[in-house]
Amino acid sequence: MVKKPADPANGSAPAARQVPMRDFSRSLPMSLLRAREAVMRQFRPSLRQHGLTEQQWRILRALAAIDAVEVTELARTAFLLGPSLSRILRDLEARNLIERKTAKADQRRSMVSISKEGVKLMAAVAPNSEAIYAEITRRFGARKLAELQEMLGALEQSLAGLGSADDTLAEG
Amino acid sequence: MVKKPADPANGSAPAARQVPMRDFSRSLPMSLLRAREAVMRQFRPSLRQHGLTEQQWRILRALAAIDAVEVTELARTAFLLGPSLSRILRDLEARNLIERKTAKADQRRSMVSISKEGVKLMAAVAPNSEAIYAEITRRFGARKLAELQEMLGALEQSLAGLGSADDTLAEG
DNA sequence: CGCATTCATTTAACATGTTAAGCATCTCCC
DNA sequence: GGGAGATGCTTAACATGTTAAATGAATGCG
Repeated sequence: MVKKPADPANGSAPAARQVPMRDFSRSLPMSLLRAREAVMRQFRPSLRQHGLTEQQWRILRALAAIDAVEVTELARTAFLLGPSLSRILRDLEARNLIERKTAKADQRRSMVSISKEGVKLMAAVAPNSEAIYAEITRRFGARKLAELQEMLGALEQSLAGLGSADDTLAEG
Repeated sequence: MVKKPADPANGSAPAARQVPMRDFSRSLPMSLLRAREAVMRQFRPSLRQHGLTEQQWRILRALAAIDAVEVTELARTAFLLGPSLSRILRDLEARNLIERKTAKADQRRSMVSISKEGVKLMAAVAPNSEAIYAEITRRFGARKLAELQEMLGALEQSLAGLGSADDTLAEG
């Protein structure tokens, strides 16, 4: 893994190393990104076989646990931004995997629920998905997995309410 | 924050809970996603002030540590897929933040390096970025942070070479 | 040498992330 | 009860993720 010195034939190599920073590849965001990718890489092929993306699967899973939710709460649950969710719901509805009806009390609100077809699709995907998750758990260790999730939750807590309010130092 | 029970005025709520699965919000992918988002939320405003996205910043950081790299190796370092990197390099080059020249020995290869302007921009952003990272470290704890990164690395290792080769069980 | 194969990079096409606007609808308060 | 502002959702616009295909250049082999 040792980088060999640059080929001198290059002539005038542009300057570098002029801005000292932590080793890039070991930053927390990168670690989290790589770890998540390593995990998702396991699931994507199975989902793809059923014509589902990761986000569409998240939505179906969130819907499977309840009768109906408003779009905004679904966004929170599935951890998607409004615009993304809006597009995906449009597509899922076109595929008859979900149903929508405007709430009676408040015409602005739209109640989303999973359809029978959606349930069937979930039933087809879930076993595979659970098996993959089980294999991951087996490889990494159930105890370590629980520990990791605890630390991730603690990290979230540590940062809760840091940059959420209007950044008071970025306005001037 | 306690959710109130669904309004019974809804009438015939579509069936749910028909596909038993783990609690969705506690899955490993979701934990990783939320944790990473909590971290990146801290950095994005600062980067945005300098007209940089998270990925563009990753590329500049990767380039700052070396004289020049091939596109493919840069993709590995910055953890970006080829097509994404290709687009971003085009834009960064148009903004004169990077430079490119085709390698002499192999006309297919393109050597990418950071420009003087790129270095200047990095010098402007880096202090802020480091300060944010320091604050995150302070809040979460340096020791816990190191532990977390170790676990994330171990997770990656656990899954290395699982779904990377052509999935032998998805072909048939 | 000629040509099929491989390789590095880019382009294309579609899905999502992200921020800002738009559009209804609802709430509140005068 | 009417208009200002808040709220729920969608659309728009641009950047990236993701897979497949295209392009151009190097390589291997007959």
